[in-house]
Amino acid sequence: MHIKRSITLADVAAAANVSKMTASRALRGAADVSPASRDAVLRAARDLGYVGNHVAGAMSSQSSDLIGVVVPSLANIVFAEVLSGIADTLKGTRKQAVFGVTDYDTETEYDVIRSMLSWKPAGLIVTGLDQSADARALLEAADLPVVQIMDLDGDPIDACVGFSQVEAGAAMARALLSEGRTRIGYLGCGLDRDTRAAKRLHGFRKALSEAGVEILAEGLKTDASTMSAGRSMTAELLRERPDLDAIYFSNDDLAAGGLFHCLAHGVSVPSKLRLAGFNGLDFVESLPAPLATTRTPRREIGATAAEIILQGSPSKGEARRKSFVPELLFPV
Amino acid sequence: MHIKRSITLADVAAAANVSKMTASRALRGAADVSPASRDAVLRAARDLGYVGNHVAGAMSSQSSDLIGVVVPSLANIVFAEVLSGIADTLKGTRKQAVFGVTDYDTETEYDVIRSMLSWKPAGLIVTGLDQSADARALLEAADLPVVQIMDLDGDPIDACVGFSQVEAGAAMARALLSEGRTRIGYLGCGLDRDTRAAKRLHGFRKALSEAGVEILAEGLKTDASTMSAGRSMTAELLRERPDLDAIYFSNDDLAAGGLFHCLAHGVSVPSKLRLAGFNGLDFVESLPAPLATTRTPRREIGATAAEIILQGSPSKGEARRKSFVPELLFPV
DNA sequence: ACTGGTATCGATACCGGTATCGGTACCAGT
DNA sequence: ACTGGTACCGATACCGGTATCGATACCAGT
Repeated sequence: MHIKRSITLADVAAAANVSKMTASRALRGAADVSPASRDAVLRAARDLGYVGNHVAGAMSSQSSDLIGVVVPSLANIVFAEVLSGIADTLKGTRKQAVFGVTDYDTETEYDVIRSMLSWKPAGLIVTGLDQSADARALLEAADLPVVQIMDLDGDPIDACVGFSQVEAGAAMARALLSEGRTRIGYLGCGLDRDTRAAKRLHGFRKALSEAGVEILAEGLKTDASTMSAGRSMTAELLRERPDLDAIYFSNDDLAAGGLFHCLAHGVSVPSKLRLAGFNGLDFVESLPAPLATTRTPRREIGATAAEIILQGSPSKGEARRKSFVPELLFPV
Repeated sequence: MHIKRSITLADVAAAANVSKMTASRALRGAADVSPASRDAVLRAARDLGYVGNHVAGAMSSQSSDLIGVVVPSLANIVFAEVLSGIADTLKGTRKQAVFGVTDYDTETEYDVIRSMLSWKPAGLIVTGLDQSADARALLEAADLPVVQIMDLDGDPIDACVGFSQVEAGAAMARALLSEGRTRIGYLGCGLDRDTRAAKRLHGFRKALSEAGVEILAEGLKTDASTMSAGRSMTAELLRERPDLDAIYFSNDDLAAGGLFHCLAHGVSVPSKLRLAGFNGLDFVESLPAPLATTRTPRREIGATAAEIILQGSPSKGEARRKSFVPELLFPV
């Protein structure tokens, strides 16, 4: 028994009685092919079950149609939606997304970026502006479009699509203040690694202190941000400071957990205690009591980043910065 | 100004005073390299900032270390967690995941699979057992490990990791019956495209009818499965049949929406009305009232599928079928 | 007939790695 | 000295496409 050799372009060309070159052009829909040849090639390809070989194509043309996407986590719906937005934009184009997960770890991020670069992708989408110096150098040296997403507070490498995390935190602080809340707590998870959550807290704290208000109590954990974590952290915080009239959480999952604690213990939300999360996940509006939050345009950010990559060659130097303003949701 | 040419293996080899071949071996950690040469190569690579070129490598070795993953959606956390499990297993290996989203559309699925195959991946992970005949033919012809995940009810192409959706539905039916529920409703979204949800309903209905019970009322939508959809569908169903004592939803998101409706309208859960979802998402246990559900081992399935791919060459013929039994969560 | 232009096509030379296989150097055993 | 084995290394031939550029055919205009 002989080894099954897969069908190559040469086979298709032979079957269609044209050269490899003409077959290649026909299959890519390029110009300079007569209708007759094109039909012959397409028919031959179909008959033979030719699937093509992107590897060889990328090799030869010195450019692949892969787009690398680097996200910190997929345990949370937020980045899944970013990917989803990217996939939407890429659908119908020849481009294909490759993803890597960093687990919020800078070294892993470096490795992932390096590995992606060695696929010579058409572009790279990475989360945040705070890569390690090494990773940054890698991206700057690589001659391809790089889009950093989800953040604006910093110095982008190339293009940048996101919103100001600092300002988002500040906006929530101002909303709480203007509602008359002054005994404010904070609960967050993983701020040591999630620099964007840390930036929100920074903005939040700053805006409070401009009004002469301080955070009365806070709880920080390094665990994953889950509803159950939020529930237990809230229980603990309220035991310590039952007089709080608002809690800001590092995201909606924690906040929803907090809400469930309150529902189960008769703490009325929002009249006695205002809970505020972050992200504006879909489920928030279905919760039995209102949660304040900031709706982040995740899908749009993903889609926009992908569009920038599709535009192709980095018109380097020209600032390419798409700034979104997240919507504050503050239901009464 | 000259075009910036990127550093190639030849450059590294020259700098280290060895042949390309030795440099290649050293960088891949292969055998047959003296420590002296290895060091020289590694140093040269570091000094020059060599990043490697997977495209050329894959081309030459006729096999890439990409793993294609085809999922129906990323709008839901379920498949994001599958990806997350895959990424976990792949971490530390050379393999890299590429994903494609089908939007539950069979034709899109075909295109995505085709596009993935042309990257000559080391393996493919696809969701479900119900691909189109064309897609199936493509996968059978391709000589690589294929793992179908999330389902067991059908005829796998190669390997298969999942659980029986039919049985999962039946198990929930039996649990409801043994609790004495007989006035049962069903609410689902997208069953026309999501064949696994349809299989659950099938098993559910079958187990009920074996006990002489029929579904009294049902609501089907083609929308996305969201909490808000679940909330409104539940409202509608209960308006029509206020006497129901249980509702089975096609997933947890819908069920949670249903729960929120009940909380807001004073329907006591679970004493008057039992709500049952599917997936066992993390947030379920934090909800203010108990939701029955079936915990699916999503992360484990992803991880196991990736392991099968890592094992490499398909020992074709030998049935490779990993069967999980999802855990029924039926809190009182 | 000659020139110039357009449409179509193919030969060739790569792209940047790796598989393969044969070579060299060196050592131990007889 | 000779043989056999091991460790290390490199020349060569690809892998399967595409960029490039020149060739050919054919037609219109002069």
